[in-house]
Amino acid sequence: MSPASATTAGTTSGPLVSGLLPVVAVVGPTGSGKSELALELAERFDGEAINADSMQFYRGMDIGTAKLTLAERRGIPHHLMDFLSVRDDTTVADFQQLARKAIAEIRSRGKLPILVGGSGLYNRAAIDVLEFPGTDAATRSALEAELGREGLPALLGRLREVDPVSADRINDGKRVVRALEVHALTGRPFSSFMPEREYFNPTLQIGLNGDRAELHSRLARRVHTMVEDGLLQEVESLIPEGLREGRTAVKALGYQQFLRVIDGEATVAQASEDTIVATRQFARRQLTWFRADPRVNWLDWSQSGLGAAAAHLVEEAIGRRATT
RNA sequence: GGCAGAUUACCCGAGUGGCCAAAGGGGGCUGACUGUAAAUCAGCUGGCAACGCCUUCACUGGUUCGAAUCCAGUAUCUGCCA
Repeated sequence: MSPASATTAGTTSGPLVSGLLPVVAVVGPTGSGKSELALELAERFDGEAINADSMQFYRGMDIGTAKLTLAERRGIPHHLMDFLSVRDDTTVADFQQLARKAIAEIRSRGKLPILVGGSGLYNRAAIDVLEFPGTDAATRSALEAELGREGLPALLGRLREVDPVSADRINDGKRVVRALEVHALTGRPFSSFMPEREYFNPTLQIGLNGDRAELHSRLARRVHTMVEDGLLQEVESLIPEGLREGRTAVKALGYQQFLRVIDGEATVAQASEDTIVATRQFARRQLTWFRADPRVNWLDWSQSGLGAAAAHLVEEAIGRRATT
């Protein structure tokens, strides 16, 4: 995507425009009730949901991603779900365009766009002014090979020469590779693509959180239910679809672990336990991501009148737009 | 009943006289995050008024300048013999 088109896309969630409905984003850790709350808001405000969960993109990954069934969606349109095969991959940059297009379309119908999903970066890509410099498979694989050969310190040293700002921030092999890739491709330091302001848009973000111990028991219960509902069979059925060949879908929680059961490397009980642990760790990372964003309005999932509290926030946001 | 062995922090597990609040891993917590993001990476993890102090290596007592490490007894567990 060129900088110019990024700017254009950015206007969909850019400065306040009178009469334009806000974008609502429901965020929070997995298992906190985002899907249900989004549904409630969609019904109350005549909205449509846009999936911002990177694993619900995949067709056939239903049980393990806790995807709402068609019936459970209660007639509310859900965009950006089930549009990829498990064999395929997508990227934040692609998602950004798709999500902004969906937002624009929903608005053009006079409906309220509601982003729902726990993928932090994907949410930001849809909502904020993020510009993703291009990528090149050959450049990247060459850099990855170098990383394997020479090690992280060596690549970091090279990055420091062309982009000291990034070199100071990064301590992660994958990120060093990306930063060097961007420099190789654009001739500009990766850090120069970072936004001047960290958080750009005043989009309404509603965060769901609650007691940690309760979250843990919810997640355990949820995984057990998934297993009872046939997670193993679902994983098995996706193998002919190319689950093992894909790069992203195979890494999904539950799928990763239950593939080991199919390979005879783990029992169902072990895989369940491993999935629960990994899900807990994922939920913590999600919380870390969303807590860092000062714009998130946090609500406790167990509070009475949760729907009403969220609705109140939405009303305020709509009111703000109307008077601008 | 007899013999042999085990008992270490939330869990597993190293340590067998001082360099031990005790390796390593798991778990947990915190944080980072711009094209794999349910991915990837980093820090912390006995307590505290914290460059020092206090309490820990099943329990009790002992040896020693000094013990998680040696000795004795007790408890629990494991294996072999009855």
